Amino acid sequence: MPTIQDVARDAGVSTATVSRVFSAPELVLEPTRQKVMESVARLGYQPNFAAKSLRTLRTEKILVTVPDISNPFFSQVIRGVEEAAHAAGYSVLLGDTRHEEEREEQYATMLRRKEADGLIFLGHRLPGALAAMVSTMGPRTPIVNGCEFRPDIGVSSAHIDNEQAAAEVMEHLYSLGHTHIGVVTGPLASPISSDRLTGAKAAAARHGESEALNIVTGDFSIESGVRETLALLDEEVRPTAIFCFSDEMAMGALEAIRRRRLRCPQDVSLVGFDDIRFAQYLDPQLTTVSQPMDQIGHEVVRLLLDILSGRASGLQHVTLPHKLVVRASTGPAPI
Amino acid sequence: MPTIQDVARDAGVSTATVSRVFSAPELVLEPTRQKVMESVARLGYQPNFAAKSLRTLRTEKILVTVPDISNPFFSQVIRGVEEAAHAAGYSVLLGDTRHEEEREEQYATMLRRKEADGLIFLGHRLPGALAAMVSTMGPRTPIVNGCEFRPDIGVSSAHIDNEQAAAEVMEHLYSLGHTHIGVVTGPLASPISSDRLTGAKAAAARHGESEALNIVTGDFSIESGVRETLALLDEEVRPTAIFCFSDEMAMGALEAIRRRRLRCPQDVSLVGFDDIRFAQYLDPQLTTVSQPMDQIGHEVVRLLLDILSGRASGLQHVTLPHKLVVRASTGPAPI
DNA sequence: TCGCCCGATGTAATCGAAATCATCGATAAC
DNA sequence: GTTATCGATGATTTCGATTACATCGGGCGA
Repeated sequence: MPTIQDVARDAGVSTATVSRVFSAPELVLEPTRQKVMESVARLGYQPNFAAKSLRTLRTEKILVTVPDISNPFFSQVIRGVEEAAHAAGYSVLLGDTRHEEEREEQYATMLRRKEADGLIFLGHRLPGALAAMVSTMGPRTPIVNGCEFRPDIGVSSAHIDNEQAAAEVMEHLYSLGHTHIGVVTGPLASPISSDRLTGAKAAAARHGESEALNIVTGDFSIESGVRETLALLDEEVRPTAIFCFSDEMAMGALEAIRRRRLRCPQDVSLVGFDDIRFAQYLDPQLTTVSQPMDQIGHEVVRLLLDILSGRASGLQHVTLPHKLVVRASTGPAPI
Repeated sequence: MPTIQDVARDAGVSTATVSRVFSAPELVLEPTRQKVMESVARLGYQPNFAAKSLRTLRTEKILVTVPDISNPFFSQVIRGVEEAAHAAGYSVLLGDTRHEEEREEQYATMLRRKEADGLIFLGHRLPGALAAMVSTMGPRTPIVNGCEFRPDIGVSSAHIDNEQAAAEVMEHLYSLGHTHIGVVTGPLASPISSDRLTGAKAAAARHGESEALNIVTGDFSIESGVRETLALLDEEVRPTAIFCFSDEMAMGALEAIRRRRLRCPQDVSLVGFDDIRFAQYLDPQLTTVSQPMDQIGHEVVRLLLDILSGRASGLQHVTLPHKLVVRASTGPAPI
């Protein structure tokens, strides 16, 4: 692999000139530029990335950690992140943390080693290895949180209003005449679940149905959707509607409903969350809350780039619009 | 951020010793090591990655390009890749090429710039920017192809026997008495589709049903599954079974079948391909070909690491086991 | 005409860690 | 007792590009 020295020698110029041809072509005379470009082409020169990075202290890489890449919701967000990053000349370092704190920490140290210019984390924990960084650098720490919103950890974020969205779901169900509603949450350690639960409870309270709210806890997996929904359906007073905090769990819920030989929505209405691509192809088509995954991806990248370029002034918590998409899985409560 | 110099000064040793503490601790006396580690902890030192990389010419990164990260099949393979890479101390640089050749080329140059030690590409094209690399370095080129198999491009690969798998699907359908079978392929430019088509045609020929095979071309998307299946169902002689080359297209096919007020499998049997996590939660549960996505991911990483470590001797084309999973979406042909 | 400035290019320091080579004291071999 | 050897550590070069600073010739204003 030829170096900048080889090119300089071949073109009969200094390395500085070669470097300028790439980073500031307007400073170099056209004939000189031509000569250099010819040598570059002839030798097949490509600037060595590590050398450049060492000198500039920049990597043009964004580290993105995600609890589970095989989750369609996250992979869609990642797609948006990749798209926005690529458009800005950055590439994406992917870390699948499998919900494990240890892996989150491991990836966090990559930031400290300057293997990436910034971190976007889609989980709900700020790795301990970075807490110090945040407290010394403040809002200029190149870390952004996506999907989740925690006002206390001191990093900017982009997310929807989970509390409001969950409330809307409940309102929808109440408007259909449902009173006994089952809720399958995700792990309550994450705001994404606890906020939604707060919203759901608030709506129930408004309707005086707090007692009729049956809350069980899943883990966002299809299997937990099956399991927890079966539990709900086997209660003494069977809920007439079930609200799952993810579409995957709702898929599991559909399976559970079938297993109990019930019909959706005639016997049990069902609502998911996320509006993953598959939601509208389920049978029945799933009523769910649409999250702007692509946009969340774009937004977290924008937030991060603002910080990296010094444009950012303070913390920003961007709330993106969600939308309740009513499809065929919800209907009037049975009499 | 403290450098190795700072640590050396703080610990009262040379930078060489500090470096050795990390890369060859057995060469350094225990008390010295202790002293250094204390300074490291006190200063919060982390070796700068770019500097290390420049000196060693290694990045400990694997670049993975994928046609579409939001496709559950690919995201599952990526998960396997990430897992294996992480276990071997490598991290994953993700490139979503969106099936676009230009993006594939862009990511390819990252390899030439030494932004990654190796490339795993899950598409079917070897980027032109790397062809020269392959022809000069031969089987020691750090590039591996996953999911697809092209004997001509000169890189190792891991994949299933697509031809055989497709033949098995057809045999299954013929054994159920189906004769008129519709096939929804993917883009035929990729071996993943053409090989399957070859297998399907061969099986049809064996059964003397070549004429009764109705082949349409999709693009692996749900929407194309809907569209192409509608076309098949509207043919004069309606096929009694449909074989889609991906589970996503099969999801679309289910939708198409519902739209035409037909029942699956009573009126039309349906087979998908991949066995993504959702296949068994569709209604009816989908008969499909199970691909070992995790294993493919692990295997391509292994192949790449073998090359990077010099262990690899020649090209390897690893065929991993697939399995026809018969579920509820296939049944006897209607009379 | 003299000196200043500017545009184009070259020289050389620099980024931070790894690795080669040098050093030094102590031990072992002869 | 002298020297080869070895283990632990230090001094210095090196990786390849960027960039601050130096240089040099020519144009232009006073």
